[in-house]
Amino acid sequence: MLQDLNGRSQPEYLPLVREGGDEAAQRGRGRPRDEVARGRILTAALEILEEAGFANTTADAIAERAGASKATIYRWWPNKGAVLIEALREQVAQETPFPDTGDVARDIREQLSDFIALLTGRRGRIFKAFIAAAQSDAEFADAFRQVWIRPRREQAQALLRKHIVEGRLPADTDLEVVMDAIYGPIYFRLLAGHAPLTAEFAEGIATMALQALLNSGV
Amino acid sequence: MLQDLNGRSQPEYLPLVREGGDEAAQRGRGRPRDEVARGRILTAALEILEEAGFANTTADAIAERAGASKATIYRWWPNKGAVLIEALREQVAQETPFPDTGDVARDIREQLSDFIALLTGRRGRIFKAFIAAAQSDAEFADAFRQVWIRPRREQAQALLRKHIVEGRLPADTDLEVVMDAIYGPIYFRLLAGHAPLTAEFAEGIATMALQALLNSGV
DNA sequence: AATTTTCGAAACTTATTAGTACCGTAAATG
DNA sequence: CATTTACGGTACTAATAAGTTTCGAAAATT
Repeated sequence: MLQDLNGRSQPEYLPLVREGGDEAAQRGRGRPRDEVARGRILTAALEILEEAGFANTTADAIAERAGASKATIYRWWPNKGAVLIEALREQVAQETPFPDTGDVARDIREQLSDFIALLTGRRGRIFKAFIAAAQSDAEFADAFRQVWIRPRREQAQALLRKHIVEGRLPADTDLEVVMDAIYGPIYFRLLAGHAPLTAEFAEGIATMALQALLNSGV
Repeated sequence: MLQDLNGRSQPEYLPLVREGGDEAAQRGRGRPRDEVARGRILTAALEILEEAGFANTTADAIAERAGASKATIYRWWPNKGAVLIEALREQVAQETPFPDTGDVARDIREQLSDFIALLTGRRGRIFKAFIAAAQSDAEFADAFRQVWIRPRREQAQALLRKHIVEGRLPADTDLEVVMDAIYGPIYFRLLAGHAPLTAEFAEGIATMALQALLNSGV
């Protein structure tokens, strides 16, 4: 089984949310942090990652594009990786949730075609870069799973679980396997690049999964 | 399969094998290349890649473990990547081909459980490292596809095509999609690491694929 | 024996980049 | 206005690693 569920999602270096309305007292006396610059840094990091890949996403390049100082970056993040992880988190937070159509086939088809649309857009390179980096950096691997993979899977599983409860899918459906069966092939083409990520491909994978799901118990 | 039964996949800059028994004329005058050292270098490269990942597979580390000189490496390979690609090629050439059981279900189940056994062994890290490197290096991406992905897929497809011809699978089966449907989920778990690569997982994916394949046209 | 080519070892050059330190200035508080 | 903290810019340090060169010795040919 999985060794997830151990919580621990927040990196320690992020300021924890503090209660109370007295922001001034929290900020202390001096010049406050430039939140606009923070946004520019995160945006620049992700843009460079998209355009030039992980190896070329240097601290200098981020600073230059953001119109910020490298010192500002290291003032707020402990290292370069932390910038990219936080940038990914903000990017993921803007993703729209899955539609709930009430129909198993439509749910799965829409999930996969939406996902392919996401990956073939500019942001596909972000996921490629993160998965690549995760292979040699455990911190990236954890972050990618916690920030992207796990929430996405839980959301998708929740939808399918509803179909199980309401009797449209067999009770013994193994949702973990189903998740990998429908998303794994798409990630595989993204990463190996041996064949294109087309709508037809998404449709083929969805059809196979649906045939397996709907014909199994009966 | 690879085209390495005769010329043993020599890089172009090496003198091609010429016919005739006159080996002396081929070699020229000086000390001949140390083929044993060549083997040690390739083995060392792959071992370090397995143990320490791509980032730590440095030219110095390879030379040290091989008991060779870095100058010898660069005497025969244009760069570090070429060493790793040739090492992968030799490794792949030693893989045993798929068994042909004559039964669709057994064929697919054995392919997947063999593949998981391969990936969970020492060599799983090799594939992880290559796919990761491929994301930022087009040369690696091409090499990985040509040396590993493509031959493997063609071999697996050939087996399934036989089942189509002999009527055990529908004639309109899209083998490209099927390949990704059964191998994609395994690569996905290997690379994302969100769940373990177990025999049960292979069995679940195989079962789903078989239900889709065998229940489709009918 | 003379010549040619390779070998291992090690020093070396060159390039890149993460992260730090310092500057004068800007924006906040008290 | 004095103090505090953050800012952009830039120079700097330190570490790493790819690839080259040099050297004396080894293994081959002629």
